[in-house]
Amino acid sequence: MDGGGAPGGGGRIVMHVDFDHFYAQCEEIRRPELRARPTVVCVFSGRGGDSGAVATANYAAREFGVKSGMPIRAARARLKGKAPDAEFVPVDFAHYAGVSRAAMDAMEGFADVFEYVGKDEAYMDVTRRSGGSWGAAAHLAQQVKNAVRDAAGITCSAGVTPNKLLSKIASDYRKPDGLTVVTPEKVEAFLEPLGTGDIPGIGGKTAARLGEMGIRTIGELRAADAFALQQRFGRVAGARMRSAAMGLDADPVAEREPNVQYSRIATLERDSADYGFLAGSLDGLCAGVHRAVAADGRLFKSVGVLLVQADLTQRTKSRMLRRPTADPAELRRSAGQLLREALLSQKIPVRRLGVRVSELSEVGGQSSMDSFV
DNA sequence: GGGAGGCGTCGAC
DNA sequence: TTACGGTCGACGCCTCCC
Repeated sequence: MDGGGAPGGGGRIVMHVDFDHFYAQCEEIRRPELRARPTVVCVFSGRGGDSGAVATANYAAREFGVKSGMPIRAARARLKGKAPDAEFVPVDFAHYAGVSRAAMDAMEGFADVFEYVGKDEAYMDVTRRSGGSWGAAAHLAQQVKNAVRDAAGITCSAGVTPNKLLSKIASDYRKPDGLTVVTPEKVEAFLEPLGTGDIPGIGGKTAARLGEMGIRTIGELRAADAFALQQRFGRVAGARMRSAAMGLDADPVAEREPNVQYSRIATLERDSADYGFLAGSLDGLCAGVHRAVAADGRLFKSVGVLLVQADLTQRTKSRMLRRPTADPAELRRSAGQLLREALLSQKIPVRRLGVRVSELSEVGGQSSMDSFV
């Protein structure tokens, strides 16, 4: 082991870079006049009107309480009467992917090891580049921020700390356009006053459950009874929560394995529990999943369907196939069968339908998709 | 009783 | 007041098998 579990134990220096309200910034680049106006980037569901959810919002909109994940109608209600110049723009994932690529390309050269996490974030091990010096690492972080701005025109926030967990918390600490360095001896003081929700992996629901136990800050979490945490959250999650509160994380920065699953989900034109109606959407979803898997030259062995019910609760049904495959007909057949089975016990109409494949493997000896098409 | 693998659910971004 | 996307990863529980 590298001993990186202890803050500073292995002498690692890890940087996390996070693009500020990424989708909204991309829209601001295309239309600079949006910068000064509350701008809400929306995923419209296709049911017409304002049905859908907010993907992200710029800082002008956030000041009015608009947040990722909230219904578009709720966002409109927050802005109504207060921000007549607010803009609601539909997401354009293809465009954001291009901006992301430019920014990531600019960053990669600054790292010993580069770990792509998603369109708007990455980890970089910079231990060697910085010669183990925190001052040099801070300077490097500033260079990375400049490079991203020059290449893609966007601002980002960076955290420089002894491990991935702390870097992620640190990059979120000061936003937008922030740079937070936490040296090993400052870790405890840095974490102490933060809320438990500042720990990656602890979202609203888990933070609320911790709150019921009287635990609100990371300092309180560190002091909490380990047994009680494991009772409440399970053995693994409980233990991990507590070690996170101590700032421990041995997970190395490593190039990412390709995705472990592919899925497509869509909102139906209307709620329904009728197989004939749902099957109409299923083919398109299967085709979408298959395109993505085939483009990466991979095989899948598990197929699943996801049903989001009218009350927004979810049901899933999945199954292992006999052998890995890339056959679109087999995907359609399996998904159709799973959907039929699920509907046998369906009590609530379905609002959204999804298809997912996992248990992926590489196609032996070839990475091209030519053999599938 | 314990490990491995499969299924279903939760929840983060 | 309510309202409600798309995608991915992780973990708990169950079952099967030894």
